[in-house]
Amino acid sequence: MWRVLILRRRGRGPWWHNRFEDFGVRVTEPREVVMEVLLDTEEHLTAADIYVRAHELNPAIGLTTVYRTLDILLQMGIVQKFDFGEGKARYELINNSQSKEHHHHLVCVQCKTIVDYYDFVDEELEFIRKTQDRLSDKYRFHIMDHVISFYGICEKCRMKSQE
Amino acid sequence: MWRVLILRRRGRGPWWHNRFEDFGVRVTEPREVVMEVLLDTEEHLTAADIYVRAHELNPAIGLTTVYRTLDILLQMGIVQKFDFGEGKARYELINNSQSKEHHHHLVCVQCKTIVDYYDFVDEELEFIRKTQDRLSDKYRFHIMDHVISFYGICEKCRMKSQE
DNA sequence: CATCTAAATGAAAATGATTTTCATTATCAA
DNA sequence: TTGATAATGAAAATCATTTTCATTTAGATG
Ligand SMILES: [Mn+2]
Ligand SMILES: [Mn+2]
Ligand SMILES: [Zn+2]
Ligand SMILES: [Zn+2]
Repeated sequence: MWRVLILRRRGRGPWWHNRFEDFGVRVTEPREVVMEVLLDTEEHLTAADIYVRAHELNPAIGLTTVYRTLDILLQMGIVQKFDFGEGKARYELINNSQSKEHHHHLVCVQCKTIVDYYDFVDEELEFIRKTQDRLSDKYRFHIMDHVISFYGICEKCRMKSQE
Repeated sequence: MWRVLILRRRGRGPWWHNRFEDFGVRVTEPREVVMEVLLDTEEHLTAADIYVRAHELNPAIGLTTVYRTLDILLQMGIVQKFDFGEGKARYELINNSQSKEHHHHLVCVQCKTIVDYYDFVDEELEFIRKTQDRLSDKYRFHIMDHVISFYGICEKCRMKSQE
């Protein structure tokens, strides 16, 4: 009898079901849909973007629930929230089992295109580690995260503006 | 007669008066006050913060004008706008004649304290230069700026939470 | 399966930052 | 001094996000 239960609760379903359970929240339809949207994209979506796509999959979903779900995912460390200075936040999955590891961004200030880059060179990793140590020590901060973004103009926009 | 005028327009007055003139906007009382507030602080103020302080110096000033002035200063490259994920922007002067050169930030996620750090080590400058070159080349971006921020918990907050 | 309780939901209202509108005022070249 | 134009402030509008609250759902229990 309890064997069936255990199978259901631990074995079956996508990896993140367990994360929800461990975090003490339920796996519900709206939450599944939000995860589905996030898993299905490479983009950096706003809450409204996610709402629109979730809505297509299940029109019952409300924007409020999207916000609430994103907040939970954030607390669980499943998504990362970014602020590129547009007045609204953008979200993307953090390393789920495959793909999407920690990375940095390249932002076009004109068309707002956002490029992920993962291909750190040794020097970059070294830089981050050293700087972090140095700052932790000097300013007595317990550093947990960092954001590195480069801002510029993408090729497409450069072409357009000089035509 | 015209000598007096020329003295007034180029010689006298703070450095940024010329910047305004070159940019084709007037130097007005509200704008002077906003600059005064910015010059007088080491903090990273929100528009509302600036409004409150400006208001003390001259109660006639409106919040709208603070926003408008900040926008002009931004376009002129006199202030830098930051988004630390609080849902509101913060502003600070960029290298005016003295002090405040390009720097990076250390943010306490708990109490929102923001520490500037300028003391880059050679490796850090080297890192930025190299990374920028590499990314410009690979992704064909014309990179103009970057933001590097570390997030963590400051000592004060660490003490508090473990008491 | 039926029942119960806490968790989750969606709609609508509230909030808060920023922007827009518009009628009035200040600036400055002529 | 005057006239054209830029700048201003108050109020309204906008837009992202949060809160409130009445209703629905999940899932444990019997
Ligand atoms: Mn990304
Ligand atoms: Mn700073
Ligand atoms: Zn672009
Ligand atoms: Zn702190």
